[in-house]
This record gives sequence, C-alpha cells and structure tokens, in this order.
Amino acid sequence: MPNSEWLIMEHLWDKAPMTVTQIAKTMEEETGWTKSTTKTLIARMGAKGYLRVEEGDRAREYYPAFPRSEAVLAETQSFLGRLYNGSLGMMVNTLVDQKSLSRQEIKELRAILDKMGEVK
Amino acid sequence: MPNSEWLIMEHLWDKAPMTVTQIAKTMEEETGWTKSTTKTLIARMGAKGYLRVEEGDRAREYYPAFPRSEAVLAETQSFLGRLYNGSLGMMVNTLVDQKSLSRQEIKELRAILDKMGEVK
DNA sequence: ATGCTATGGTTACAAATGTAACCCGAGCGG
DNA sequence: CCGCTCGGGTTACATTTGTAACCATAGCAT
Repeated sequence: MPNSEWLIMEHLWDKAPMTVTQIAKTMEEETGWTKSTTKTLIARMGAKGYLRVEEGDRAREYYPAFPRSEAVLAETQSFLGRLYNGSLGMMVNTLVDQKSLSRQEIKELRAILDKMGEVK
Repeated sequence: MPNSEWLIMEHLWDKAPMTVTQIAKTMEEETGWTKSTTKTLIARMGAKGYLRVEEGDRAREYYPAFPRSEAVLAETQSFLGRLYNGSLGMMVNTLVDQKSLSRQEIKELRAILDKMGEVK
C-alpha cells in the first residue's frame, strides 16, 4: 500500500467512521494536502477495495475494509521476505550486529519473549 | 529503493564485480527481464549513485556503491518507522499476537538475544 | 433568495517505476 | 572479410503514486 494511502488508513483505523471533510481536515493539518488530494486518494482506495462506505445523512461515512492488524501483517511479511528472506531472526540479528538496537530495546524484546513463554 | 533495483543490488552484493551482460543474464533467468530492461535499471541506479563503475578491458565492471548492511539498515528503519512507530518491540509483539511466529522462530530469537547478553 | 461551504465527481499532470525496443560501434569466430 | 554478439547509448511507453484544479449540486446561514 502506498505511503499516502497508509496515512489515511491509519486515521480510519483509529477513528472510523469519518467523512471526507473530516479526513481532509486531518490530512491537511498532518501533511499539508489539499482537500482535492485527499479526495483523490480516497477514490483510489475505494477502487482498490480498501474502504467500506455507508451512506450517512449528511455525508458518506468511510470505514476501513479490513483491520489494521491484517494490513500490518501483510506489509510486514512482504518486507521480511524482500530483505530478510522472510526471517525475523535474521532481521533482529542484523539490527543487533549493526548495534542499532538500544539496550532498552533489547530488554523490551526479551520481556516480550518471556511473556510469550509463560503462555506457551 | 524500488524492488527491481533491489534485486540487482542483491546480485552485486553477492558477486561484484559484474558486467552488464552478466547481470542481464542473471536477471533474465531470475525474472525474465530482457537485456534492455536490465540496462535501463543499471543506468538509473548509476544516476542515483548506487553503483561504482570500473573500466574493465572488455566491459565495465559494476560494484555496489555501499554495503548491503547499510542499505538494509536504512530500509529497515524506514519500514519500522512507517508501520511500527520505529519500534522493533512493537513489531515483534504484533507478530506474536498474530501467532505468525513459529515456535522455532521464537526459539531462534531467544537464542539471538542470549548470545547478545553474553557479549554485553 | 442567495451566497458560502461541504460533497461528490471528473480531469490533469509530473515523477517514479516497470518493462522494453532501437541504434551504433567494436571485436570474435569463422 | 562478415556476420553475430556484446557493450553502451537513447528513446519509448504503460502503470502507479503524489499532488491538485475544476465543476456541479444541495443545504445552511443570514
């Protein structure tokens, strides 16, 4: 999903339903896009099936057509596939080697895995 | 970096120096691209400064202008920023919640972190 | 009633990306 | 010598993405 569309999805996931005007206003503040730009993107996203629409009284209400978790998973898997041969381990390894993980982050990871372990 | 260019970089990182013909042959097998396509991409990549060129006897020899590790790190950080607010922890958490990590992979991660801990 | 604003629709246009043809010169294989 | 392949350059064209203007309608506010 292109970045511009992702930005809109984020807001929908957060506070759907939203009308065009609401989205446009938000996007204008966040990115400086004009209403036109936002409307174009919404149209494209609709065509791609990213959105569910409901005819509201005053204006249409837009909802994401799928949950964020699903989109995030797909993007993540495609990313891991492309750069790390699909392996999260390889990714973490790389980051560790590059020392681009803070001690803090490493602790965090360990905690996540430990929590995992408990549930088993 | 666009995907098509990334594919070429992967080969250069693996076995540079390579000539156009070598790259083209490899790409043709791997993706079905014609020589033209590969040459176009090489030209673009050259313009973007992705490549270092040496005038060989017979043909130019191409090298990546930066190491894979560097490119991977940049792409990874941009990806993490976009989807996970920059947090690897959040990413792993998500994958765990989605149960899209095998027991095997979790073990692997733990091992990586443990190895880390040793070195400190 | 009348203009302003929100809605929705259509069209535009540049840059990036994917994919490729065409052209020319040089050297290799016969 | 002569065609074929290789290397290198230039041009082309569709699709996707980023960004936006233009147009028409319907209701709200004065």
